[in-house]
Amino acid sequence: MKRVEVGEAWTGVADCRHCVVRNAVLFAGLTEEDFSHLHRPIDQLSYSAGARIYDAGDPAQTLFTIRSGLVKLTQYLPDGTARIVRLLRKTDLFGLEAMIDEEYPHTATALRDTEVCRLPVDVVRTLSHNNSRLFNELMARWHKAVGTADRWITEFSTGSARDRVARLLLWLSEKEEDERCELFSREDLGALLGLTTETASRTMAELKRKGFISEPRPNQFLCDTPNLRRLVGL
Amino acid sequence: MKRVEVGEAWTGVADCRHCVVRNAVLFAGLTEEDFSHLHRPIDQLSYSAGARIYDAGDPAQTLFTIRSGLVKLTQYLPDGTARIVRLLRKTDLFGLEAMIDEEYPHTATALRDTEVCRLPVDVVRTLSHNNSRLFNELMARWHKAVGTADRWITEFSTGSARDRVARLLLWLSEKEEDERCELFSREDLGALLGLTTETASRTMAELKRKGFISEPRPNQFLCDTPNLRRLVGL
DNA sequence: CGGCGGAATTGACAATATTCAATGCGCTGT
DNA sequence: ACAGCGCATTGAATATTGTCAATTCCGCCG
Repeated sequence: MKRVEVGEAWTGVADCRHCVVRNAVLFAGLTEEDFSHLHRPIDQLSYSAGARIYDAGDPAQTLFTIRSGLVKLTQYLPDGTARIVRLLRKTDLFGLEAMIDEEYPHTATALRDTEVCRLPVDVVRTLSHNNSRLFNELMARWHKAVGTADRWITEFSTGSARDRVARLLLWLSEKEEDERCELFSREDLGALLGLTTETASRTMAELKRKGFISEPRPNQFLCDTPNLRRLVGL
Repeated sequence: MKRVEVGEAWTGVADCRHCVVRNAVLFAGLTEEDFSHLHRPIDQLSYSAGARIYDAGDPAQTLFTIRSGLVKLTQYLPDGTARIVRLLRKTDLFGLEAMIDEEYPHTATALRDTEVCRLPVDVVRTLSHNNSRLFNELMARWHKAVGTADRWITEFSTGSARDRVARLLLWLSEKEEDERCELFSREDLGALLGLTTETASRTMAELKRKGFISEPRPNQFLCDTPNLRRLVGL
């Protein structure tokens, strides 16, 4: 059996009050009193790398907050082409569409081992009606989603393969303290940038050859950010 | 003087209660009473084709509802490349970012003569706190913005030039009753699809030659939607 | 009516990306 | 240790797109 154990596991009931990422997540603004109105518990789940969290078209009943890990949202074209439209990490919220739609528009997949909190949509809806901080927080999350999607269009879907890869590397290292960034498969890299796997691979190889990036350990890259920046025109 | 008069003009105070597009716009759910709390009047403005409505970086103090016309939102890369990230028309809301940010992230430009209502952000904010229908409507608008941006990524930024143009034509005719669709400059077409002006032009010519579209009058196209659909794989 | 200016189109060539096939590399299970 | 598998890499040929420079088309103005 060469198949890695891939899947979903319930890992407990979240204790939001003492959550380690509490002040960075959706429920940051909630008071003791708000929590007391939560009859339904918030579940914590964990997904192993590669596991699907939900599929496009699944009934949308929960929002997810990421406690740790990395998640991709993929959208499919009628002809079967897949495009990764978002990448989410610690403290990010996804599945917001559940607030409005009956179905998820994307497929959500864990790219690494990932822990999430599952927030039932009716809980969020109810709370947001009485709590203006949560309301504002929600709005801010929508805003962030739009802003990220727009960057995806301008930065990751425009210009040459080299430009796109460079911008992605900069974006990834922007979110890390050092200039390290951990990458994923070349296939995902391609699906994210609208390129073929081969072009993604070749472009990475080229950047490595030219010294823009180095790979101290497999799939972990060190970026020469100043030069990368210059490469994409500041 | 060969320069066409291009610009902005104040055309009156909106009478939201009797607005012709009332039931389709942001304020659809407001009651008589809500309106009575509007001390500040809602202005109506009109922009001639080509006029800029706001620039990226401008202080964001109002949201806009389109009464008629067509507006593009453009985002710029540091190297100067421009990419059109959204196309908005009657009843669409834009400038939503004003709810959160200090500055507009895009440049908004009228592609045709366009009439808008200008909604001061503090009015919307205040109203939305007491009015849950407006609150829901706002959320729905964010949702729509995200959904559209995602389509932009998967449909207009993925695949060959021919596929992208075909998908755009289908998208445009989807919103018209018949299969007619009015197009804009080839330069804008390129900026929208992430292609050069020349490729945009050539691709249009090719589709015309092959009978997927015809051009009864300049820049007005009739689409053979069934065949276009087949072209992009349903 | 003729000329001017901006946009669209077209051509020729160069640059880039895709395709398909082959090979290499590392991990896992036996 | 080694076979087998999945993924990354590379090569070679092809297709697509970008670039740059004409040229044409069309509306507008004198």
